[in-house]
Amino acid sequence: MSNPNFAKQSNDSSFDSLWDELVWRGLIHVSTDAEELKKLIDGEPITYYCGFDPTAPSLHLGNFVQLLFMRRLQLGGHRPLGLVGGSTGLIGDPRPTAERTLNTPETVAAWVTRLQAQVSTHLDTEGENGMRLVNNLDWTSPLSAIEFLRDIGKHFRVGTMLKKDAVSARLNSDAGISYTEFSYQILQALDYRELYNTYNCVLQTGGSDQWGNLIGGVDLIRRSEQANVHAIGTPLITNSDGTKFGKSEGNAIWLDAELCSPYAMYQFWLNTDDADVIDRLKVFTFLSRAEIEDFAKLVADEPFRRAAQKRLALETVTLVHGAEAANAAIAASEALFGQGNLAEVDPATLATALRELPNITAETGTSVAQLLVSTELCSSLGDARRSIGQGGVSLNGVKVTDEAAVLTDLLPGGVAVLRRGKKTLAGIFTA
RNA sequence: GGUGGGUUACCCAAGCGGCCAAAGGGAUCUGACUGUAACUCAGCUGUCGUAGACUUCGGGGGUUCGAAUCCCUCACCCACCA
Repeated sequence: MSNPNFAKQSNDSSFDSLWDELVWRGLIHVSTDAEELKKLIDGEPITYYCGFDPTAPSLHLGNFVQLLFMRRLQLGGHRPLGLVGGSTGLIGDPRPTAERTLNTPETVAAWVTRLQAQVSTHLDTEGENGMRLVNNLDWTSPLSAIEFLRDIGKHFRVGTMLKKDAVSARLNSDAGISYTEFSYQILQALDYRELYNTYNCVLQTGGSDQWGNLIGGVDLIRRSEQANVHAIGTPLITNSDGTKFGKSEGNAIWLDAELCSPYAMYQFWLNTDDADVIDRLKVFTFLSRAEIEDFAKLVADEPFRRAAQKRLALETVTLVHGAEAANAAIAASEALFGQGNLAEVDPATLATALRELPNITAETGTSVAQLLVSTELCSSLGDARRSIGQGGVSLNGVKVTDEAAVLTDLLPGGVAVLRRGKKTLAGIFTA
């Protein structure tokens, strides 16, 4: 079941060098020796890897950057190893703010399976340089504590480990750090060495926040194997207005359709800031340099058309959920945000659109406040009343002004569209 | 092991017996503007609710008419000393 998107993906042939294209796309934030890397990436096929830890049931857009980066290297002829961290997920990569809560082994194992499926979707598993899945649990679980401390631990200096940003940030905070999380960097370094020895893997990629961990592996291999291997850290994607990328209403944009609907993801991309949209096209699509430069002109000349945002949304949703889901998201968006009266939208189209939204079944006579809570547009009745009082709620396109209003009028097809704010919507079906 | 400091709402952070549902800042959310932008400005942000009531300040217990504020105890964090 090969991903139909693969056929349309390619690197931009207007670049003489894949490395140059990666630089142009802004994907190289930090790396080991750039001269050597350029030769390596533009040369004979190499094996490289990137790891994903099972800290949630799905990957999110931050991980997607890595998947696409891996895919570009694969299109360049290189061989990817997709590591899902069955063991590192049990330990937890130290976050700068606070200690992680440990998940049960059963939970982690279940998430490993799900992430493996996602990784397999975005990288071609067939052919000469097909992606191979690996799991660090395979080589770390047989290790005894004594072996770990004698054979691995001796290669690590505590002074060096303490200097890693993730660790020092925690030591300087009130949260402190457990020995468990402190040890994380050793495990990741060990992964790289294992993959180097088994598959001759000579490049690890990851987010720049992982740089300390990436370089830990490079150092270990240099010391214990006397070999020179590489690492690339991609930039953390940031919004120009300073807010965190990849969050919608505080929730992460997940790749799993159950956790984040194709419609929600489409809307997320459609709302990309003008100042960011060109950078996003470079990172998240396979559009060529020429095409992206055309969009840059469109953004400058007629930003109100949002041509770049629309294309970005189409491309990315197609990559993640497929062409059919992307078209449904577009149709739903046009039905719900179109200029016309909602009552004039074709009932079948409207019903389909509402199924893309969070939706519930309710009876007429239910209070609008209760509907807001049931659809999770509001967190409580108080919140719902507040929203209505602020003039932020509309039902079927008509602003609700009475906090005690109830559902009465329905649109053709026996449905209703509930809206909070400008762009948070929910569908209501009647039985 | 000892001593001292700390644990407050989404985050940071005031409060130190009643005037505390709890200052201030950030963030989110809503409104105006607009392009389903950005910027800016304004407002909201425990729950239920007509009033008003109810639950909350790490967990548990106690003192008191009354506790986020005092006491005991448990857990966790930080610092210094051993």
